[in-house]
Amino acid sequence: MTIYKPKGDSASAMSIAAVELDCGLSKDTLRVWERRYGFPAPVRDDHDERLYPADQVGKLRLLRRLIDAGHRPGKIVTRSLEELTALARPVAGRPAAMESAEVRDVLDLLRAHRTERLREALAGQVLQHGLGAFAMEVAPDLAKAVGAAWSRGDLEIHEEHLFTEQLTAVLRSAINGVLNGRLSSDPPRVLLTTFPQEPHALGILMAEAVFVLQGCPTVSLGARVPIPEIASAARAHGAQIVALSFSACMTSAQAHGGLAELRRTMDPAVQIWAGGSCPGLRARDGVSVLRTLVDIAPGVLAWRQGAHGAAPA
Amino acid sequence: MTIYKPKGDSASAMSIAAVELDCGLSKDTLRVWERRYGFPAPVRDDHDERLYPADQVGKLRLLRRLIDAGHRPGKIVTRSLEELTALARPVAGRPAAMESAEVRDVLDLLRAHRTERLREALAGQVLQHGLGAFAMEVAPDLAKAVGAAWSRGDLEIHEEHLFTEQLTAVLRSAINGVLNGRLSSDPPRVLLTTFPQEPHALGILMAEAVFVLQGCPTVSLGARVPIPEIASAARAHGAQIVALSFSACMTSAQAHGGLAELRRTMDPAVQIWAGGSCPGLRARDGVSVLRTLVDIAPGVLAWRQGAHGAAPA
DNA sequence: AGGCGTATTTGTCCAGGACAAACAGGCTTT
DNA sequence: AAAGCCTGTTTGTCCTGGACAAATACGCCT
Repeated sequence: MTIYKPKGDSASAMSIAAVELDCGLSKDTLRVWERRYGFPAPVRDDHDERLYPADQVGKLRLLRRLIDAGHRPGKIVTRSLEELTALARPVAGRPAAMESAEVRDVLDLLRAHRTERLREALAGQVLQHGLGAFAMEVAPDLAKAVGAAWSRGDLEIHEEHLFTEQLTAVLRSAINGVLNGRLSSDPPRVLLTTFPQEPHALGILMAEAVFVLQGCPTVSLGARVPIPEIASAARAHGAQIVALSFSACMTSAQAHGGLAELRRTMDPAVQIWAGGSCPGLRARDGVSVLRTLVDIAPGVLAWRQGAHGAAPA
Repeated sequence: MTIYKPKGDSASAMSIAAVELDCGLSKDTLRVWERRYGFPAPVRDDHDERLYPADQVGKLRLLRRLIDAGHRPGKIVTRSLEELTALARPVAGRPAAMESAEVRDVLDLLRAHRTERLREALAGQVLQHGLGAFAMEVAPDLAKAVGAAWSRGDLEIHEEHLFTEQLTAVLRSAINGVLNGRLSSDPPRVLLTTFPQEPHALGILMAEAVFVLQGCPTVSLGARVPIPEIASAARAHGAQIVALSFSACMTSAQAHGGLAELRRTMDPAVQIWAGGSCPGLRARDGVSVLRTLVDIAPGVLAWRQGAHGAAPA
């Protein structure tokens, strides 16, 4: 777990481990691309270890974005930087057309780095729509628009981080407000978390807002929790529902493998609800898939009406 | 980035990629341990790929903990599970003795999974001590105690996650309260974040509380931000200080390499303040190291008195 | 005790071969 | 036209076994 040669001093060239972390391409992938396509073509240090110049790392970052957006590596790895940036752009037109004024406002504030105004705008939207509608409809739209803008190069990574932070702060504030004001809560008790491969915590935060509004006691473990720990936590808290969020950065194999293992190791009476934008997320026996956050409320209602074994949707 | 064989169905055995994520030991390390020490000894599937049984994964998790605590792999890898658990225990006595009553209360609530009471206890401590003292003294003590309890096996991983979540919620609430109530803010503008290898966001959240109380405008990007993005964000937001947090899970090589690169690529007028419990974190030219959060206030004062180039501490 | 040189430990890197899952494209069927 | 099936290609991950540098431990001298 130690990186021996960060070589930050040696003018802007990175070790293979540093590139793996920076671009999210595994060492194996970096080596096999070099072997197959001739790119990247890192220089070597005294001890024949790869050193990636900054411009190649930049191109690798762009390639990663394009591949996440659906391009195939073999078709684009060898192309020039100009062709690639051109490739990243044209998608811009379509989704922008159907963006609401609210979404456009938020994107503009993000690009202008008006942090305080962004906070106020988000907080204002919560007040205007109510926490429920905000969490179920506005926030997911915003997240999707920000993700799309990022993947077409319209938004910097740090701007996306800033958005996540601000939305998290606003949502948490609102949830706390509801919690502090309420007198009691009724089952089902809900445990919220994500699998170790899933770093995004926004999904479970939005879901938590909806569950809290339904009067459910919630326990959030945050993101990246090992599966045995999820099972153990569900037992410890006496949860009746375990809610999991899956974003596009998880593969369907990871999701289904994890869900199967969790189902196997947990009391069958505990329901598993899965949601999110992970492609190929399908319901299996003992696992319910909720297409959107709007499906949570009827699900809770069904649970309370005694159909504890039955899955929603 | 795809995991092909989670094999969650095949009774609780994990692929090498899953074990890497779960235990934090790289594939290379797992293979070299097997070659050198004969442990782990995974079975093989049809295609000769390693499959780690659940009990071996459990032992690997324990080994990782012991190594983080200072043991050497070669001395402990081949020992039995009983010897290892015995090895993990004896550290328990000392730190427990100097725990304050408040810390003990929080640990007890955590172990009892009294989520709501934990929230209330933390929120109560904020009111009692004030946000400043809570963020600078109480919260770091709590975090340290929880980390120690976890590393001696006294606390489950999911209990540590729960603690982090609750403390995050309480701190964020309090920060929001201060922000909503204040009329203006004065430079320096502070950008808070962590390097890509550092997943813990509690450090920057505690620091944000202190900076906000000093009247500084703050921008938090959350954890795990690539270094070029940090530089770019600092420029975009016109930050005068970039504050970074380093926990024990970063190596000093990672920290210093990253700090050197950040310093190289950023306007020299922007100060870099680094803090946290990462061993071997040292001040270099252009980088200040703050031993504790208490050092922030005098640092801000010094900055405002015009010593913009001078480093605190 | 404390500083220093040597020996051992340990994690990461390398090459190049192999294979299964994911994908694209052409075909047939409803 | 949409949905299903087959086939060839693309692509990421895993394998083995060798090598070496950084980190650590140990013995020696002051």
